[in-house]
Amino acid sequence: MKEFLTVVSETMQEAFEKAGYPKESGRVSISNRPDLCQLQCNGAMALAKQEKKPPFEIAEKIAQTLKDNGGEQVFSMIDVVKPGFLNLNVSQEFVKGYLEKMAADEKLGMEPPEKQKTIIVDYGGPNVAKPLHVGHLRSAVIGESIKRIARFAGHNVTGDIHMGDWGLQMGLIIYEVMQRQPELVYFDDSFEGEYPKEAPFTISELEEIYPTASKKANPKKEEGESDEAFAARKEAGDLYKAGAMECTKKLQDGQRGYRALWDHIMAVSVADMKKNYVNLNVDFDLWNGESTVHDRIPAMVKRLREEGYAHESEGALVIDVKEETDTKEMPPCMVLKSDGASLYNTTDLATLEMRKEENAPDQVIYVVDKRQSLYFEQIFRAAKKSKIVDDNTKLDFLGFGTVNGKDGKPYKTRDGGVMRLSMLIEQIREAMLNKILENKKSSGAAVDEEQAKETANMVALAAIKYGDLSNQAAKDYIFDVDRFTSFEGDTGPYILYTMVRIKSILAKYEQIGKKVDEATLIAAAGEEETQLALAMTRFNAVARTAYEELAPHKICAYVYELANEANRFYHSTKIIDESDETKQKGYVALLALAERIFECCIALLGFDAPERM
RNA sequence: GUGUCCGUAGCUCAGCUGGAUAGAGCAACGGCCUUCUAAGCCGUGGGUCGGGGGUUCGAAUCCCUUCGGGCACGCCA
Repeated sequence: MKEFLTVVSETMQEAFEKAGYPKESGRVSISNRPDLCQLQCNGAMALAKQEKKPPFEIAEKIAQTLKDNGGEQVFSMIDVVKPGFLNLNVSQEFVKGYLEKMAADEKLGMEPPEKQKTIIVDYGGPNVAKPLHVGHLRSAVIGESIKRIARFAGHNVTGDIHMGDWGLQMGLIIYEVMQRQPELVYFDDSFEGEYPKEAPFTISELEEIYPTASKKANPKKEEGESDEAFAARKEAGDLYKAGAMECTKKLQDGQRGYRALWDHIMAVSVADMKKNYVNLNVDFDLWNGESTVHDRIPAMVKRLREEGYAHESEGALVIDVKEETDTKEMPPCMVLKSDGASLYNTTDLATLEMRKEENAPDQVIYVVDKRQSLYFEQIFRAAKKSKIVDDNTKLDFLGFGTVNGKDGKPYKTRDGGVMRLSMLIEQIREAMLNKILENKKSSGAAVDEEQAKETANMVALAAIKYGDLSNQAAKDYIFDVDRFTSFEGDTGPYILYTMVRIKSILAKYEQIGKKVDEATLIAAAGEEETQLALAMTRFNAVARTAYEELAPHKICAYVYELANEANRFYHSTKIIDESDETKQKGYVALLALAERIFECCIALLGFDAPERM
């Protein structure tokens, strides 16, 4: 279904053409002076120079042509103002007609794509055995929303968490476990039986093992530590690291016991991750990682060498990605380290190769920290140059900014530690629950603890996700717990509150024995309904823009505006007490459709609304 | 040094394919609950859009320059 502004613009463009002007100039846009008009067209002013006529004259001619050609069926006001603005209002009948078509469409007017694309969203996922922290919030939340938006736009989308599960970190863990429990069968080379099903560690132990190992391998000089003492620790660290690297190598070479231990690490870690992601209402179609492509690396590297894409440089294997037009330094993309080991680049390239074979994606979107932008530019260029992906495969880097605390520095716990994702979620949930219980108490309603908790979790999720998504992804943003838990103004809870109010009105309407029927819209007469109705017509255009620009924050901005209009509307208009049946039906139909749009928007953002709050 | 992003109200942010009087939220102040949930609604105050040039009938928006800040720049991911 054509977008509202497109339909309106077509009417205007026809008038431009009939009046003898280029139709491209007849584009109609939302008015930025809502006190004067709903829509505007500035085409006449742009034409003034080439036509060598005063813009006002051009505008008047167009306005007349428009009126002569039945434009008044679409526009209830066609005004020519000062320099040459065409100020417009749309007729209520026309708006009503558009909304009726929206209501009849399952996808609320969202146009299907010309060609369905296969898209992969790569979340540049978390490292296993490390607790998820705030940094992982953005990738998950933004990626989930992008995935949903692209699916809604009609595309075939696969989300891949893409864990860091293969490098030195795994060797470090194995080595540390070996230090602690050398008696475990995993380290007995002569063992040929079946390995235990139970992991020799819990998730919380695992989360402690890795940082401990990492610290041992890379000691930092402590305050007051003598040079000699530090040197000794450093020496021990180098030895430790060598041990860990050997473990890494053995693991990658497929040593049975190490692989079994690795399986345990993965199982324990993934189970914990899943728990966190379920709490965030985020899921992945693929739980691939760096290990997934390990086996295809040799063949890929061989090809890159043989076909001359890669060459030795300073001992390492690299692909040159510098281009003539570059004004900046562009280091080559390293494929193998000088010791012959693979690295992140290697697995990323191999993953693209695998995806080409398995999914043949038209587009791959990487939702990762924006600091990796140069890195991904190298990867993209290397992949195209070496034909790992086709020229027409779109590779997108959707970099996001840092989550900061109130001080503008990366978000930390009060004592300066890393803020765990689970802690952060818990914080908001608790604040939320308190607020709900408070409200219930003051209204004297009965409190169902379980229900309250469930509602609290839903609202908390909306608060977190909306708080994140309403900022442009690429910007750093400040995660202010006080602000996020106060839930006033432009927040997720405000959106949910609006929806709950609407649901409540619709429920009341049915309680008095009437039926909600979306199709019985009436041409809106009142100011508030018109504003709401107009906002509703913009839905499909917003969804399209959000998809094209990979910009969930545009959905937020829209749904916030819609919530404002909805609040204004039901605040000024009594619906259940309305005695005029036709009017009442129309109001209810408008709200029912609005509710569907709300539901759709928050689904695109990745959260749900409760029935009550 | 090279590149890149950013600088808009006291604070947090929209607006940036050029349009009329630069918008929200928070904070401040003033109204509105016997009536569909006050997590709300209505209103007031608050800005030389970092500075300076330029292009244009018209610039927060485009170009140049300058100041200030973040980030990244071959064997980490």
